[in-house]
Amino acid sequence: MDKTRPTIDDVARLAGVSIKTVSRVFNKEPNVRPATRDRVIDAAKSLDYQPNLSARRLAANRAFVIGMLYDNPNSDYVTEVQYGALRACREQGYGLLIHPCQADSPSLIDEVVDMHQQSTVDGFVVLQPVSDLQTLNQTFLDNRICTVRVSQRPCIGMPWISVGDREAAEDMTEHLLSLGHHRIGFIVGHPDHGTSHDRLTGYSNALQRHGVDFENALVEQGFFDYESGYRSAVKLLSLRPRPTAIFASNDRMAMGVLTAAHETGLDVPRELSVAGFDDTSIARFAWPPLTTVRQPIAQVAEVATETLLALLRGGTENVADQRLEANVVRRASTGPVG
Amino acid sequence: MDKTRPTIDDVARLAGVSIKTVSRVFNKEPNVRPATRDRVIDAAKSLDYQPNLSARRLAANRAFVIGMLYDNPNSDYVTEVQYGALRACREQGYGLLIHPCQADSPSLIDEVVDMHQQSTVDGFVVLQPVSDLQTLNQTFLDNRICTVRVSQRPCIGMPWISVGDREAAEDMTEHLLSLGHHRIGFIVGHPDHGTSHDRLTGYSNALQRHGVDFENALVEQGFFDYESGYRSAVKLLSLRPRPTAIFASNDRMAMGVLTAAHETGLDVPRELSVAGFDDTSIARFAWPPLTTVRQPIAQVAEVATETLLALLRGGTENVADQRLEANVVRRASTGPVG
DNA sequence: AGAGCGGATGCGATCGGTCCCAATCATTCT
DNA sequence: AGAATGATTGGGACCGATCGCATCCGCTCT
Repeated sequence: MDKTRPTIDDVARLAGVSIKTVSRVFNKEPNVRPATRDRVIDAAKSLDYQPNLSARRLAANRAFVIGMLYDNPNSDYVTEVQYGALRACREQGYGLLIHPCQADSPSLIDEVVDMHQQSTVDGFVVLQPVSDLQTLNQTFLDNRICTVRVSQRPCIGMPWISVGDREAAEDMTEHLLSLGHHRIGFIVGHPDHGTSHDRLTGYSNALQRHGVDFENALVEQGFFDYESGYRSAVKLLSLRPRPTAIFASNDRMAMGVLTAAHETGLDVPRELSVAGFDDTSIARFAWPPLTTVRQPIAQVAEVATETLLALLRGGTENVADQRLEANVVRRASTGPVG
Repeated sequence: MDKTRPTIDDVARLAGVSIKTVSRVFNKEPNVRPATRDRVIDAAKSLDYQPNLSARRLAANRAFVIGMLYDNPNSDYVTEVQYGALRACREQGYGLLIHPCQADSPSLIDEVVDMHQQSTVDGFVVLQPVSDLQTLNQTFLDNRICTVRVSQRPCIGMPWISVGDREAAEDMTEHLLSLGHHRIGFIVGHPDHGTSHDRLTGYSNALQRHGVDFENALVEQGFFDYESGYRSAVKLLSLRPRPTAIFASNDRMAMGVLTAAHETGLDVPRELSVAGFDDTSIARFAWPPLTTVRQPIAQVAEVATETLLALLRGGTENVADQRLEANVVRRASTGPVG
């Protein structure tokens, strides 16, 4: 038996048309008579024909694969992003090549350019904080590499997708205020992440709107990790009067806050309310379960990927920046002032 | 300025050889005179030449990409596996295409076969529990798709990489026994996962070796999720006399146990020791931090990937099954009987 | 010196598509 | 009716490598 796969020639022969027409049908190009189209489709189906990807790649000089660039230690975030991107990719028959990296790696730029030159990928979806690297972004522009950024800050020349971090931080702060908290500690995220600043702004905006003074002593600098959350909480909890709530800029730091509270013998939420940001899996399984902010991560990735695919298709029309909303998820770690 | 990339022809011309020789050099084939080789390499370097992947793919009928197949809700596991696989891939210039899926999806087999037929991937690394699907494995064998399985059970005809789950479960049980625990509750993992059985065996082996009776009432069936861990713990904690320790087959269920303990007002570890399995990030941030088992996940993936690449290269020699060790990580959730 | 031999090298076909451009053909307009 | 128009379709070059096979060359052996 003949195990070789059918080629476009086989289909063309069977359908009684030229390979060019078959190609047209498979690429959904216009100007093919419906009857012809059907004949081709039938022929292809009866032969179980599938176009050879490698050949298409070579001829069309496209990879039909997009790269995803990130440097994120949070695996929940990463897998969710991958999931969303894959959803968009599969719909259009594209592949997803992941490229975790170190934002401060000197070889990053070369790697990225190589991937594109080698036609390993057609373009990139870039996640924070990599998406905020100036030189990298400039490289994309210089080399005309199609790129969509997920970030809080724009970069002229390429589309960006953002999340309403600031608004969500405002909402969370208002949630705490509405529970009667006035002295709300805040732990800032890593200074290199754009989001950190946005979340702090949200916190301070909400205070201001509700006529609560912003107090420097209540704001601690963290680095998005458990330890800095813990250390910051210890400092905040030593203040007198003690804050009745602490809002950490991410869940990991919030977990550090919980630990500090437990060690201090404080009951959460009776004596201290704790809020996080990101709604990672640790938030659900924390004790008590953590009130936090849920970002539409998968959706962000899906939108970003769709935007990139539209960009690759050349339709500069449908390529718009977008902003998605994040929402407060109320769980047991926040409660009324006791 | 001419922006087109140099091709193999350019290199051949500059080096004064045929393209075939250039090809030989780049594929590290033997029988090229060192002087010639150097000339080619110099020429390539001065032109900044890089072989066109698409062209290689088409001509060689290989994708230079491997697929990674998994259905795992645990993002820590997934990202670590990806990391390990990428390490192996990068070394050999291969790409990694991730393919999360649902183990019970009826279209899975078609998808996988298509990916291979389309030359989207050259082979697969398959993770648990997908690697335990009989029909899928048979499909790989029937279609001669190079595959390496990560699993606890062998499947003749393809290499497999396993982790010493049973031994680690034994070690953990012995750890608890050595702390003076005799009534140790055990929560079994999802019945469809091969690992579940191994971990249970490890538990029972350790008991037996230390002359402790295996008690059916102390063993609950779970499903690897938080809720089933919680429910099982509630049952176990209602036993009289109460078990002084509970060993859950994964961290998520152990988190459920912690919640149940907190709700019951039991102090961990003074009144109840709790142990998990997997060392996911939630284990570190739990309160108290969870004693668990750390598997060399990234290494497993790296070894599996290297094995697959060796298999693809045709060297059936270096392709051996391997077994790696997992270790107990002692944290604060386990302690001496109070 | 001629045969034998293995390493080094090149020719040309091939992989399976895409895409520019020309050819064909049915309609519609003047 | 003849020409113009636009939709359909096909011819054939081309993308940039790999690979089987033939060729060439320098040595050793007899």
